[in-house]
Amino acid sequence: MASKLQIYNMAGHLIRRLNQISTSVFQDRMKANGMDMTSVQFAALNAIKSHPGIDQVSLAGLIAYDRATIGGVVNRLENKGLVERVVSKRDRRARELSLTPLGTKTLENMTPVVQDLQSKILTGLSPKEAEEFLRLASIIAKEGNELSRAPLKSDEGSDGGE
Amino acid sequence: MASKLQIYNMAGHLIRRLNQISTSVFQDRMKANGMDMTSVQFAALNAIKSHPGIDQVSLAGLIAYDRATIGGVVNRLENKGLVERVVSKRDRRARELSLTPLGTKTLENMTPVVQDLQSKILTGLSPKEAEEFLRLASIIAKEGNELSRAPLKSDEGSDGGE
DNA sequence: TCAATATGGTAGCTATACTTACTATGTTGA
DNA sequence: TCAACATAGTAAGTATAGCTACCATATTGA
Repeated sequence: MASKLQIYNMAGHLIRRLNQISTSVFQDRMKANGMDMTSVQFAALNAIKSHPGIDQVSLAGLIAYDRATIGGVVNRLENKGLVERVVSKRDRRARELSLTPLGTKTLENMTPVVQDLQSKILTGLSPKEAEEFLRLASIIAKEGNELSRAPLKSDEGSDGGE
Repeated sequence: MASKLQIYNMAGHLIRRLNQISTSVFQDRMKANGMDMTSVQFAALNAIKSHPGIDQVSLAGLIAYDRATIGGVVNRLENKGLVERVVSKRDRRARELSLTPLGTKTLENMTPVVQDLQSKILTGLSPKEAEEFLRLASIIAKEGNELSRAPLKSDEGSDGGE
């Protein structure tokens, strides 16, 4: 008899489960706080805030999304009145993105909730284990960056800490 | 000045990146071996193989998917001629799933490729670190199971080792 | 037995997440 | 300068991944 394939111990399966849990925790916390936003939308808002006037392709690179995916995300943010999109004067192909006052306010309201929920995702891990998990995950994310379809293009230096 | 929010160190972001990398590695390896299957389809095939005659809701529980999602997955597997779906005699609402000979063969061909690619996902980790990562991920997946929308419903005991 | 309830599956909706193909615009080099 | 190439964004298609609502069928209890 072929021995049963243990999917449950596979990296791929576990990572998918982690992502389901992470996404679910995010949704629950948002809803509990009366907010209707996805983690993707949060990431986009956050990146636009620290890079006002950024174009969509650069935004995609900053948060590691496909440019087609970002188009839809920005659409929804624009429809909610959180983001403004204007044709760039320097390059009429590009759209310069910026937060509206409502977008800024929304991001401010979300931020503490989002920060707080991170630890909830790592349920069951001790603080030391959580730290180690994040360390290992960071290594994988960094080393595997080019393996993904939408690699992260960090903006060295200019990433205006502020 | 508000200090810049470091998304890159957040559990949610890192887990999403890991999932992108994992999915991408899976696709690449499949393609490189001339196969056109997703990781979800693999998981489904695998579960059906070890549980012939299983219904869709139980299948969803076994691999932690929403039953609506599974419906689509099974559709595609059926269209490819890999899975057979027959109305159950005991419960005419249910569909009993089983692999076709082609499905069995396909799963057999995929399995070594899928097993081999797992280590590639954890690029950059030493064997010890990879082991530790999997241990921590397992804890999160287990402890966070009920936090996800589609909790895993393991079939204690009956999970026909073999 | 038959009304109330529960359950399997699908339908239709939203939102990623990606692909290829296409349009519009920029850039560059012969 | 103008053809060749490159790039920003969108469009349309596929595949998760979930939601609510609905239909068909089972089960249960008064």
